Amino acid sequence: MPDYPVPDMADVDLVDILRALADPTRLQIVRKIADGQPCPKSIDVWGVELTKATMSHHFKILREAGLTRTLVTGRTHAIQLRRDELDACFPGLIDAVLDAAH
Amino acid sequence: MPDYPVPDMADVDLVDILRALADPTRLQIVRKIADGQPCPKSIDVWGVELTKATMSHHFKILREAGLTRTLVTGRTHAIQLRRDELDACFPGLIDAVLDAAH
DNA sequence: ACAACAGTTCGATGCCTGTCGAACTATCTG
DNA sequence: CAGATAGTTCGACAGGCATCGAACTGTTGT
Repeated sequence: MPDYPVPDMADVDLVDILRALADPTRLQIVRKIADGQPCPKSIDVWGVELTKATMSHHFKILREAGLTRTLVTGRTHAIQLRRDELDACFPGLIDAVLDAAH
Repeated sequence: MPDYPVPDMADVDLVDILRALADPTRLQIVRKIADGQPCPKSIDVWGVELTKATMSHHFKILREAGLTRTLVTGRTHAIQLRRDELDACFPGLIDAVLDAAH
């Protein structure tokens, strides 16, 4: 089984965070996991009409940017927003993005 | 002289804002104009080693995304962060981006 | 063991974007 | 008017990125 490394939050770059968020699909994903609870990666959950391959690509970008972590249980994966760490390192950023109306 | 239209803040899209901020050069520009004061576009001010053409391109993206406005006086231009409007429409976002350490 | 299932990875494709030099517009100054 | 100055626009180029189908890895269940 492959493992899913997350960057140390101290090494996370703001530009990478912003680039990861600057995509409609990924922003929608982040909105869905805003509460910090693990959410299964199953496609039908996200309300997006994209291939598994494409979704996997977006999940990878979110994780490598430092926004999420991946929890593996058996053959199902869940992603989780690294809420506390992000709030500590980028105070107010996630809240501001999530609170934005449009 | 060409004029420099700014989008109505109500029409501004968060994704466009984030995409505009998700570039090292543009982020540095925004940091430089964080106080909301007009700042001349003269290249040597920004501490970036880029052509006038490239800087002009970045200024355009910032303006079209809704982040800045352009003030023309004679043959010199200044850009200004649309601080109040942005804070009203995306509360905390600019602050969070500017306060981020890395 | 075998088939179904959940995701990832790979290669290809087309689009978008950052960068530049060169040509252009407009303003100021001698 | 002529030259200098501030900035934009255009065309080109290279690299990046979102997307997909197909092949692959690992897991569950029969």
